[in-house]
Amino acid sequence: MNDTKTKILDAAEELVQQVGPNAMSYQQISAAVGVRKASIHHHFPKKENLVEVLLSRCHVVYGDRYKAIVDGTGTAPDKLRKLADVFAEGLRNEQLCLVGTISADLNTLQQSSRMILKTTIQETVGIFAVVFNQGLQEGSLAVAKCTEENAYAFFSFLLGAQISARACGGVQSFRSATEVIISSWENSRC
Amino acid sequence: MNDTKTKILDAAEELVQQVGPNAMSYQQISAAVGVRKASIHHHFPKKENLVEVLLSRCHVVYGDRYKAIVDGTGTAPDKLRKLADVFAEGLRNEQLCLVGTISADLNTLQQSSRMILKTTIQETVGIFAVVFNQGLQEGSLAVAKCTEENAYAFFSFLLGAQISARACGGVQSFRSATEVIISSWENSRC
DNA sequence: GACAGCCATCCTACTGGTAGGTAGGTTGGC
DNA sequence: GCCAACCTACCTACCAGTAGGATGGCTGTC
Repeated sequence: MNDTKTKILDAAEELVQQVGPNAMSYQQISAAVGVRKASIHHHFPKKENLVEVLLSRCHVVYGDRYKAIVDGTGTAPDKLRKLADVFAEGLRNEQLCLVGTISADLNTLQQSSRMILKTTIQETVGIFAVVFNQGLQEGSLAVAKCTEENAYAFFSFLLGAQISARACGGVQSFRSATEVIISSWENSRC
Repeated sequence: MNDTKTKILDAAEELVQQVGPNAMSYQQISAAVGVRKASIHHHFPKKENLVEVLLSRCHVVYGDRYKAIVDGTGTAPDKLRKLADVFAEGLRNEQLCLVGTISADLNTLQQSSRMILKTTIQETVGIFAVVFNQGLQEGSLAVAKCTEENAYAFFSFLLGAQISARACGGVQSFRSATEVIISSWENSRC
């Protein structure tokens, strides 16, 4: 992968996380990277291309991060907290998860981008579900048997908590809300 | 309140719920309402004015709806389900809660708009918290004593679930995720 | 090794379209 | 007579995207 191409993607990713895909412009990327706007069009002819590549990259990078947590050591509740930490991290720079910002602008997206987004969410939920399976097996989580639904609910919560925390309450509120959700699943309290 | 002014607000609200405040334009409102763009500027000189009035109206209207549910009859879990129904309703037309879409575009907002948004979230969470208090008193909810944190977590979840459901899964996924969260708080399962 | 051709990269300069916003005029009810 | 409501016509700024030229490294050929 070309160096400039990567720089463009990095700058675009940061912008999208800050202001969303619609408010992000090639002009801003141009200023951030230090190449002309036309050069960005050379690498990503249409903005939709850029957003799609961004989504795909995010799909791989964060998929691996989540998998590393899921396949690592620790109890299921520990792993849920580690997954939440990934979202708390971005929040420190007032940035949202790529999937979150792009989903918020869903109705302005191309059909192809929506499909990639959908797949990304489905696979992320699939990875998260492994933790709930572990929680059921080791008895650390008191959740319903359909672990996919729990994983989907947890992922949805993380998206929303990031958005509301940025608008009101910050990282502290995000953490306490996360603790509320995870502890309600923990078996110890029963 | 003037008739045209209300029509403008209604059209703007629908557009914001569909595509967010940034992608919503005076041109689109003009087409929807049937008045010229300049006339919209007559009622709302700057776009930020419009967004702020929209937020304030949403604050009042939905505040009343939430209060009606909270002050009504039923157990705490019932009321949480009714609150979730309000969010499920908008989702049927691929529309998000105003607070959700506007929060997603937070970094492109004026400081004054952010303050209104923050207040709206805080007061909404305050209303939601009453349900958790009820749940503690009647013993129907097994939650930590800080009901504000639970209410904040629940509100955050609803925002996120609406966004992810629109992108992936639809109303059905929204409902099952909501059930996962509420039932994890219900005391009956312990 | 020298040279010719090629293509990716990046540039300047531009287009058409749309955004938010303004100036100033007309109308009609109080 | 006045003012709110609404209009036409316009402005500047910015957007995504394009045309076409310069550069420079890589490759095949002699």
